[in-house]
Amino acid sequence: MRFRKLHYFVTVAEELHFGRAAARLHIAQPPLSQQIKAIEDEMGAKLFERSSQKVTLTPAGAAFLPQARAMIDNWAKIQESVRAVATGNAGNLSLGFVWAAGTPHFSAGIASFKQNNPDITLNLEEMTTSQALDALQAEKLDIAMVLYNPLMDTADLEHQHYETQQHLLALPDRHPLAELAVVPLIKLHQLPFISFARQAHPSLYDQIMHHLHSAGVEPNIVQVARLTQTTRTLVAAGVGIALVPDSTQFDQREGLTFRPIAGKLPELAIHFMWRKQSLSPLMSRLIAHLQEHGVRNE
Amino acid sequence: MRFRKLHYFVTVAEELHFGRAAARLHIAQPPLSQQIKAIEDEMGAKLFERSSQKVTLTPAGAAFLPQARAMIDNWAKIQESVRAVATGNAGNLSLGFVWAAGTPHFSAGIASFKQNNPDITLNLEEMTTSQALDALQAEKLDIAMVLYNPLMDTADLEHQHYETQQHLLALPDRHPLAELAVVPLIKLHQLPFISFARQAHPSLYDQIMHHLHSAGVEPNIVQVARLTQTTRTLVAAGVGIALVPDSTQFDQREGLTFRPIAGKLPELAIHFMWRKQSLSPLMSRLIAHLQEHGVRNE
DNA sequence: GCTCTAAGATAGAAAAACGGCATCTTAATG
DNA sequence: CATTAAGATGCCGTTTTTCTATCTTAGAGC
Repeated sequence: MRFRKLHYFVTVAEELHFGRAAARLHIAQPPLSQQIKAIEDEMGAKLFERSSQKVTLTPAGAAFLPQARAMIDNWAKIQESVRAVATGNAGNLSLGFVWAAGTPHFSAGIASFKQNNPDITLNLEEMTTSQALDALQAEKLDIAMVLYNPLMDTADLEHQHYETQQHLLALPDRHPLAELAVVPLIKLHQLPFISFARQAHPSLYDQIMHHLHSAGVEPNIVQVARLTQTTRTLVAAGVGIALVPDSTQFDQREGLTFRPIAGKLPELAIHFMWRKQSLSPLMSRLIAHLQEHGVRNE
Repeated sequence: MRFRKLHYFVTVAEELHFGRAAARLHIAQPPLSQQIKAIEDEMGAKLFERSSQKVTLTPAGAAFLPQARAMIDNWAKIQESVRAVATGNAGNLSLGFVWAAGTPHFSAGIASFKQNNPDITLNLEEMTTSQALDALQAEKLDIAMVLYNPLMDTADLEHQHYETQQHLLALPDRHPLAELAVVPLIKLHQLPFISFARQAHPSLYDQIMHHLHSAGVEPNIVQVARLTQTTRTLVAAGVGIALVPDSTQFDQREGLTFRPIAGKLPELAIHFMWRKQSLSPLMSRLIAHLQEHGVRNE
């Protein structure tokens, strides 16, 4: 059964006249008669009563008509929705991002993307770099926004730069170092540090440690915090100081002060990452949108 | 687009392997590849990613799959339901019947028909003979059960006998005639009568009057009642006496007595009637059922 | 690096489905 | 009884579908 045949049936049912129906369908009358007969054979039911006078629907035909119409409409809707997914105008997209990416301009970019693309469902999830890369491999995620460095294992993955952040020093308000406008790296020696777990962003962790050691700084890690929120709380409480991405300063908090650092520390390069071959139009659209509307106005 | 192609697509999506899918579909692999390509062209979207290693669904294909399945299922259901209507196993049937047909055995026949044919919706309506014939012509009714006589205008209609009833005399309990086991017709002369309106069953009315006149009885019609229920109430109240179909006696009522009549009165022939050419399997089935299960056990 | 293998794509021919034209059949009309 | 209207039928060419045979590509193994 072809959809075209359903259309033939519906048209004959509407006209109740084979000649006129054939004209509307731009075919000749004989093939139309034949196709209707073929439909009747396939359905196993006579759909029309014909006489040389008039054509009428049988009860079976009357029962079929609304269903045939629904079928045709439904098919049109299906085609439309599949095309929408193919062109990236509709669909689902899972995005995992590290905390540092969660800046106000990022949120604004996501919000305007949702507004411009109401038929796209975004699943956003904050996670660590390693969690995000695992989720990508497991196809739980379409795009990851992670802390990138060239040494990471990126077989089968592609990436694109989003933004680069610097490290800031997070201090309790009354910390002595807060009196300096810029804090030299060496001043951090032996001070109590609050750090993220190495396993969360291993290569970043190692890089930071490498830079600190190079500058002669031996941090005294007093607490490991899994969530950045925890880090902020602990710093504000005076438990220690911490190196944080500069996006952190956008979230104001009582008792917290941020200071730039003089000295060499790794940059925080936030990249989009995705599986090779998996870059759909929808993903390209989101990435392009964030590049355009989701970066800091400098 | 053919339904078969949808099946092709679904099978490839299930197997994610053209060769196995082709085997399941009992076709060779090349035509399957071609048909899938044709579907992709028609949808305007790539549905599969193919490599010599593995086949995967694109997002568009994944969006299409459940809809294609639903389409196929729906089509099967439609075919089934249309066939059911064609064979008379499902559908709607409007039946109009005169009051006299509404006997206990008729009700029992309808009830058992409904039980045996749960997918058939019966629309039952009590009406007069002339209303029923008009409704038949106007195609508001499929079958009418009316008081038939050979003189009525039955062009374009066919009919079949259902049952024949006799007239009974309906009397108030304490009426003098109630003392007779059988009432001779002549005793009705000049007595106060309650009658139905002539327009309701014109030919029956005329026949009754003809018979009464022939027997020398001149009825004194004191009231015309449109509903038989009204007739019963008026007779019970002592307003007059009435000639009623013998089915009436099945409805017991305080204060009402029925007596057979000795003398010639027209028989009440209840016939099925329907438009020529409109006798569907469903209608035949109902008529046959009522003939078998809906007649008086004598 | 070369061969083998698995799996999808392509080419060309045969079969089936579809559509067009001419003609037939039927029934109502005057 | 001829005419007309409308659906059915027969036959033929075109398009679509399917088949067989072959090609192409990318891993796997030596």
